[in-house]
Amino acid sequence: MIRVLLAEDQAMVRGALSALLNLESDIEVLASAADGEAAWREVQRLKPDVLVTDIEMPGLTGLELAQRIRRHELPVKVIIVTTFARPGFLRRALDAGVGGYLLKDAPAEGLADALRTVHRGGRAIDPQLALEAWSDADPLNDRERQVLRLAGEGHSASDIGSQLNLSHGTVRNYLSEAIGKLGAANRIEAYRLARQKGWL
Amino acid sequence: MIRVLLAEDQAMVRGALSALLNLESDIEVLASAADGEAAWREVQRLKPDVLVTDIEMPGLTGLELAQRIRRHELPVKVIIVTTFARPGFLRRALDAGVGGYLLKDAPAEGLADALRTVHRGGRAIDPQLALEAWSDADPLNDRERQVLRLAGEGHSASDIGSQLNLSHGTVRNYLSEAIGKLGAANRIEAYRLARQKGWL
DNA sequence: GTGCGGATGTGACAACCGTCACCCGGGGGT
DNA sequence: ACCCCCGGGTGACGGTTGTCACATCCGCAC
Repeated sequence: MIRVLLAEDQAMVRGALSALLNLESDIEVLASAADGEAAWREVQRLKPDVLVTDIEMPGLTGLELAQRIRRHELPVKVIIVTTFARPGFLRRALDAGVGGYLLKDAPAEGLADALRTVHRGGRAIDPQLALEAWSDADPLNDRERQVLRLAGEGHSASDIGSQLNLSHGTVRNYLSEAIGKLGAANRIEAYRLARQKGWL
Repeated sequence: MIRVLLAEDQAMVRGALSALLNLESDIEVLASAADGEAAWREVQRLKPDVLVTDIEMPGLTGLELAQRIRRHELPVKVIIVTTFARPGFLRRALDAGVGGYLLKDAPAEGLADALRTVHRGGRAIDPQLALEAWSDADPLNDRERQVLRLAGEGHSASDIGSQLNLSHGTVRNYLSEAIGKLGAANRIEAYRLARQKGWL
């Protein structure tokens, strides 16, 4: 019997996934959590064999959750199930030692199989995504990322400067760098590109 | 027995919802479709009692699907199940005569109940969303919407002008209007605001 | 200490953006 | 015929953005 904890913020999807997994005779969904912090508490309390988690959740993301489990050396395998086919996310997930990374686009039947594979100590990584993951790396450094994120939210250069204790000129330099590295025409396009790759 | 067709682009969620609904003894999921066009074909072929559909799907959106069903006067009730708590979406859905509008944030148990309610001819609208829906209306006109959408994708004023056969000056006038109406500081913020309200 | 590299600033320039006042032409009302 | 509104355009203004060359400072290797 594989003991599973489910973390997913959208209640309807959470309930549906739980129903799906409970159809399997060798899988038991112990509990489910609606956000990262709750999931962390349940992980410690229930010590499940496998945690199935979304990435985007309020509070603590699935990636941070995986990192935390690794840091505490808990014997809990992690499977990420997410909408986002962003190479950067997969990379970070692998760095955090997750056992599986599946897309919500993938067929539902695969989830139970992936769960069994990971429980046995194997890995279940979405194949087409695995290819892209090592193709192009994030060219941005920390400053460029911060600045680009704020710019994408509609802040002006001076605005960003005061938030980060930088001069507005420096902010524009970083933005210019980022735009150049991404081959974009302006900050808006750069933001969209970076976001789509999972780099922000 | 309520005969249901399910339309949802994310395979895993589709499978999970299907499993969830099939647990109910009075509900039968006839088939499921991965995009709007496929859903439309299945609606015609199977004549389900109720169509449960997402909004954001490749090809044809759930809203367009609902409109099409209404236009053809098919005896198929529609329930929208979506991530997006955007008042504008609910408004359009109601205009298209849908029977239900639920958020994926809502508890999964509610789905079957909503299905029964709608099948009986009732309505199942997410309550807190229903309030917001009539609160503030979209202040943008068509031109402003088009222009703002393109601007949000990173196009410059002249760029947009040539796409819409307008002068770049006029484009800037429209953008200025839109920014003003939305109380934003620049096009980026205006885009984000409009998008978040479901107005674009 | 010298030298190098990274992080941050500065100043200048051209292009672009946001705003405003105003112009034009074509429908509708009346 | 008259007026007025509406979609679209113009031109000018000041501010912002994107780019680049150059300056400064600090830490670290040698």
